[in-house]
Amino acid sequence: MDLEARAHEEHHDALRLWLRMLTCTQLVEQRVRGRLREQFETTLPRFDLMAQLERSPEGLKMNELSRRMMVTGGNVTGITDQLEAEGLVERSAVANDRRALCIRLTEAGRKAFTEMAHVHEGWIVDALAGLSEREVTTLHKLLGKVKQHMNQNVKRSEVEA
Amino acid sequence: MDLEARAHEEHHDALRLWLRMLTCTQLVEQRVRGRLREQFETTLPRFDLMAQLERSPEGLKMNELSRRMMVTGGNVTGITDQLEAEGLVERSAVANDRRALCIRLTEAGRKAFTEMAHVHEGWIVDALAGLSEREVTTLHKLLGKVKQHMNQNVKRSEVEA
DNA sequence: CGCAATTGCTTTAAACCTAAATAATTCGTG
DNA sequence: CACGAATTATTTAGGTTTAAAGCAATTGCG
Repeated sequence: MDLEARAHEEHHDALRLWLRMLTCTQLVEQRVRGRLREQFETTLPRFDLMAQLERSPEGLKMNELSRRMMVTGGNVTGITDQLEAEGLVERSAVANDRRALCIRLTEAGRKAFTEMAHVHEGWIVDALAGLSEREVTTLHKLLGKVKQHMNQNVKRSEVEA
Repeated sequence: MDLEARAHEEHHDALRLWLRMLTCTQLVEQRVRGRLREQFETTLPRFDLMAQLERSPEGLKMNELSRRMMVTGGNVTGITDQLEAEGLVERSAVANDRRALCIRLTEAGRKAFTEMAHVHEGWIVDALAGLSEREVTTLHKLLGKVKQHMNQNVKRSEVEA
C-alpha cells in the first residue's frame, strides 16, 4: 500500500473513532438525563454543578465552576440561579474582590446531592458493565492521551493567536 | 482487600472513566463547533444532518434521520427547515406512504458538504493525533463494547417496560 | 495618581432541544 | 369493510446553551 492510501485509511479510522466516541457518550448521557429527570426531577447540568461543588467543600468561584463544567459563564449563572432559589447552593462574597462570588452547597444541597450521587454511580457502573476491569483501565489511559493532546493543542493555538 | 472495598474501587473507576469520556468528547466537540461557525458559518447539528444524508444518497425519512442523529423528531424538522430554505436539502414524497417524507441533499448541498467534510476530517485527525494507529484501533474496539452493551440494555429495558 | 486594560459575573438574542399535543395516514383484526 | 391502534411528521410551549455585549470592580503602568 502506498503512503497516500495509508494516510487515507488512517484518516478514515480517526473519523470512525470520533463518531463512535460521540455515539457512546450520547447513549450514556441520554440515559442519565432521562433518569435524573424521572427519579430526581433534576437535570444533568444541575447535577454536574452540584457535583463540582461537592468536590470542593470550600466553594468555587463562578469563574472556576464555568471552567470545570466546560460551559459558558452565562450558563452557570442561570443554573446557579435555579439552585439558589431552591436553597441547594448559596452565593457568598469573596474577600478582597467584590466582583467575585463564591458558590457553595448548602446543607440541604449536600444532602440532596449525596442521595443522587449514590444512585447515579450505579447507573454509570451499569452502563460500563460491558467492560472488564482491565479494559476500563485501558480506556481511561487512552482517553487520557486524547485529553492531554487536546489541552496541549489548545495552549499552542492560544499562543499562536 | 475485601470484596466490598474492591467493588467500591471498581465503581470509582467506572465513574472516573465516564467523566473522562465526557471531557474528551466535549473538548473535541467544542473545538469543532467553533471552527464550523468561524470557517463555514454553520453549526454541528446542521453539519451532522448533512453528513447523514451524504452517506445515504437515496435519501432518508425524517424518522430515520432522527434515529441516526439521536435527537427528537421535532428537532430534525427545524434543522431541515433551515437547510431546505437555503437550498441545501430537499423534501420529497415517498411512494405508498403519504405520511412520510424523504430528505435528500441537493446538488448544492452535496457540494457544500464535501468541501466542509474534507476540512472537518482534518480537525478530527488532529484532535486524535496523540494516539498511535494501534491505539486508535483499540479505543474503537473498546468503545464498540460499550455501545453494544448499552444497546442490549436498552432493548432489555424496553421489553421489561 | 489617573486611566486603560483586564477580570468576574450577568444579561440578551438567537439557535437548539425536548416532551407533549396535533393531524394525517396506514395497519391490523374482527 | 370498519374502526381502534400505531406510525409519520409537524407544531407548540418551555427550557437550555452559546456567543457577544454590558456592567462593575480590580489591576497595572506611565
